[in-house]
Amino acid sequence: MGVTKVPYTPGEAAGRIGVSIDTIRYYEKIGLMDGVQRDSVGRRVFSDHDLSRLGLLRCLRDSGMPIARLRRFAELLQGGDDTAGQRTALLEEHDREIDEKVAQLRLEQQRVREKIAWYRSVAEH
Amino acid sequence: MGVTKVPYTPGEAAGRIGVSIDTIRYYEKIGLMDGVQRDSVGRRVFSDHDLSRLGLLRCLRDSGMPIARLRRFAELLQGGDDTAGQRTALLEEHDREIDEKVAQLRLEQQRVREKIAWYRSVAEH
DNA sequence: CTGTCGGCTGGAGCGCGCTCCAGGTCAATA
DNA sequence: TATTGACCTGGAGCGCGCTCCAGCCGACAG
Repeated sequence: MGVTKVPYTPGEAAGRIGVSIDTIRYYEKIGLMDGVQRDSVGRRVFSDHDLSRLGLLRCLRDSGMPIARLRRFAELLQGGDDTAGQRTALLEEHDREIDEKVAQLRLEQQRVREKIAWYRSVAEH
Repeated sequence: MGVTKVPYTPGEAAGRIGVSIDTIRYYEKIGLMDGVQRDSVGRRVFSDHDLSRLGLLRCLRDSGMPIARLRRFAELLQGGDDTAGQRTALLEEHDREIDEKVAQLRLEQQRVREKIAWYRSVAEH
């Protein structure tokens, strides 16, 4: 059975999620990561829960959600169980936005491929 | 048979491609749109060729190509027929990058959907 | 003849999302 | 004991891709 290491240092957290410590601090500053514990000398101590929260935020960010929206989502997370519906709604909308972005990229890709094909047809005289 | 209107004012060009005039001027400034003609009092006159060039640049930009790379492409366009191979190669690489971006977005979307499913499963007790 | 409009230039400014820095505290190591 | 290293804070700075601005010009409408 795997041992679950509960607390993580900022460096470990950053390494596991794949962000810089500066980014973590920035996220805390702007209210995306409220409630992270501190040790006796003021250093952050990340729980597994904090890590998965950070990971989800990063995933949303990486898939194009702007910080303002991320803040809204983080607020809902703080807001307890009765915000679950709103959290779901927000994620569903993001899901649709990803679909749209992919569709748009595919259209643009289509055009790029047409241009490639055209260059090829010109090349072969 | 459709009449092809050859010259376009900056405003028309902007409207057709869906960018602002400022963006057009910016693109010219940084070397993406060399060779656009001017009328007797210095106003830009866009040909159909200019328009399609601008449209392609925008398409590349919208699909995530950074300005530096766009500059490289624009250079190749200026470089005449013997750069066709390099242009094709550049577009092919961009095509692959779009594939990668889409794949990445789909992974992130997967995770978002798992989270939605999780919220749902919690909601129904 | 006088607006108003669309365009021109060079250069400043902006919004986003970090990223870096100075100056400090503590713990463990040589 | 001295040094190193990880972390802390507040705040400045940055890279990207535009976007806006002041001040100007020339054409055309009323």
